[in-house]
Amino acid sequence: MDTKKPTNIKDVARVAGVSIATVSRALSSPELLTENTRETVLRAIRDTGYRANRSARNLRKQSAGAALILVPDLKNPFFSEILAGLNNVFRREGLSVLVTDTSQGVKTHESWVDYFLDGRIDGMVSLDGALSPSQLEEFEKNNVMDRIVFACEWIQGEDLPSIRSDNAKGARLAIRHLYELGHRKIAHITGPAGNVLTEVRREAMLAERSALALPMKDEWVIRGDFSIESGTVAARKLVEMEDRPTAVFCASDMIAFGLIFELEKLGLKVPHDISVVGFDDIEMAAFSRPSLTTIRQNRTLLGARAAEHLSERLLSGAAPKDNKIELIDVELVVRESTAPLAGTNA
Amino acid sequence: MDTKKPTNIKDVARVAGVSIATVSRALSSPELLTENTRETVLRAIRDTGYRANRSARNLRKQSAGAALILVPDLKNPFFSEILAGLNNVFRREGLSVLVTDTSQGVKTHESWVDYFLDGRIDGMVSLDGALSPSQLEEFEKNNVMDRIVFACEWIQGEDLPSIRSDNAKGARLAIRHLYELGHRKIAHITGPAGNVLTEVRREAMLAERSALALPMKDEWVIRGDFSIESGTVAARKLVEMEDRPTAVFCASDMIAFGLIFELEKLGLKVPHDISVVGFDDIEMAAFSRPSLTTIRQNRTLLGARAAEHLSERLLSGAAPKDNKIELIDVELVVRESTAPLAGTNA
DNA sequence: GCCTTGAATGAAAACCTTTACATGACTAGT
DNA sequence: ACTAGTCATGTAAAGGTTTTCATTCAAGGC
Repeated sequence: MDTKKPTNIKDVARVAGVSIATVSRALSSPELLTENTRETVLRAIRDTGYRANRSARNLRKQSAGAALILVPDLKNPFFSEILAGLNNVFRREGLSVLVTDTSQGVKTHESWVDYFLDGRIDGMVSLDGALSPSQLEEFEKNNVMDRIVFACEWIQGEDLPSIRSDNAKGARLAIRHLYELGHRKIAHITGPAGNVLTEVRREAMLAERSALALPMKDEWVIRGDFSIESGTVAARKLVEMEDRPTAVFCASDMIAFGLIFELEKLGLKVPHDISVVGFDDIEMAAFSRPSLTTIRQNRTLLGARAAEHLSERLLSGAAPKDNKIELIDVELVVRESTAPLAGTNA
Repeated sequence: MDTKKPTNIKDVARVAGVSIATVSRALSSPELLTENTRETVLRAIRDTGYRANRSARNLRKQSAGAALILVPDLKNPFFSEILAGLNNVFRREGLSVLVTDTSQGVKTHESWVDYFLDGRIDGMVSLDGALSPSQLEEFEKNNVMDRIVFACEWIQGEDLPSIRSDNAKGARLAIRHLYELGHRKIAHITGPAGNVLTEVRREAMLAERSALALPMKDEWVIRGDFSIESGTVAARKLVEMEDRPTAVFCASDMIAFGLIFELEKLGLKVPHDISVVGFDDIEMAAFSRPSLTTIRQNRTLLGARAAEHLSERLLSGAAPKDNKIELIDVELVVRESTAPLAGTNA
């Protein structure tokens, strides 16, 4: 109770009247012991309040019992639900969860590979698809690539395991929904340049527009960055167009909120004058005015699957060559921000 | 590069032509070494790509170089900004950050004290003020109380270090703001029962109302739970009151969003018919329609201060007996959801 | 020129496990 | 009755640091 040293395996062995090896076995492979000794040891463990020291175990077993989650920006609530999914599974698997934020890593020249090299982690889940090439090179050079899984975002061109939403389907669903409401002139507000999600959603949107033989105009694809602010900026661009779209597909719900906010400020009503579709289905989407039609991503599941994938890899040693990429289904959620094209506006 | 064993301190010693003790010193207390040997060793470290093994270090030093953050509900984006603040500071201090979610802990009978006992962490920051008494008892019994800091929430009655927003001031500011706009009949939607924040904000609100000699009615204090849904429920209760308040102070922004959403559905305009003040100032508050007058909590700072407090404790061994409680200032942010009391509505 | 002092370095213990190997006892097959 | 084999347990090495203590060496005081 006091400032005494914590009990270690030797203490337990003494109390139980066995060797330390037997104590260790009682915990790690109880089937090797006689029921009798096992009981004795377990009772001794309970009585002494023994907790096996992780550092010693990790040192001996050359493992860490932990995984690192790389989050592009911890402040951004979008990631918290994925984090929850990851955490649940890792906890179930008995792995500790380390978290860090990559947003300042580039500045501070931090190297995530250190977490592997100094034995703090066994594996890593990156929610960041924009790791610098030098970081990647370090991973490669130190042979840890097979203990990394990407979730949500991923790295274009690299053949790395990745769990992601079916972004292309989401974009198609959005465009098709607007099409079925009668819209033909459909704009798109993208995410930040260089982001994989930005590219995939934009490409799929373009493909679907042309599949439906919809009119295209370059100015109808507006560069954004997933943020509310970029939605407001896009709104101002939209209203100034002489050939104004009647509907907008936004690459994130946040963009959609900013867009609607600013459009209404500028005198345009959503969905009466213009329909808006978001992407993500964050909680607020159901409670904004108007509530937001959007593409739902199952972020908890996404996190959970990524964690399961990594756990599997870590336990089975080798990497399963198949199913490197797993798509999580998305769905269209129709709410108030989209409406049939008004005859007057055609 | 291949599947070779990683270089350890012995390898470096051999390359540098010194003892392993010297290598260790080159990293931990370089001032003890001759400039000459120090250079030699550091070069050898660079050449071999040596990274000191954390498990071994932790085992020897009987520390973990890590802190655990206990989050009540990882899904809730409210906490992500605090997490960001915590992470920044801990990273600067060279501590790894573990995260876990307490929402299922009670069910699974997990015991957070294990993280201390098996040497995974040196300290802990709890964002959860509702730890079960049995958990607390375990902390107490195992003498780890002096390595725990509470952030945001805390435990009423226990004398534990805690960094928190000035919730009372926030409530006072909200009430006074409404008062100055001419409102007299002010309702309050609380957080969940048993939550410390709920109690403090409610008490301060009651005190301020009576200090201003405002009329009070029991039904004007509506039980909520910080969620959007509870705001919508409260809205329905509000509209049915025969003596209806002209303003509402909500214990969270989420409640306020739900409230406004449902009020407008029921035909009441905010702020024309009823003024609404939130609490938190989450990002959406500035971009909702109407934008939300609210109490801003500096969550990043709150997290940062909590991390600094804990780091200090861990380094200096002893706990500073003073400044156990640190209040983070809050401020009123006036936006569109509050307006002077209309004469017609008085 | 000897003794003291101090600084730089090395040797070895300690931190606590896990596990390969050794040992001993008991069973069963011949 | 002896051997082979199995099973439960013990012994000891290994894992990679940090740090105490001992040693060596040089310089400075007398």
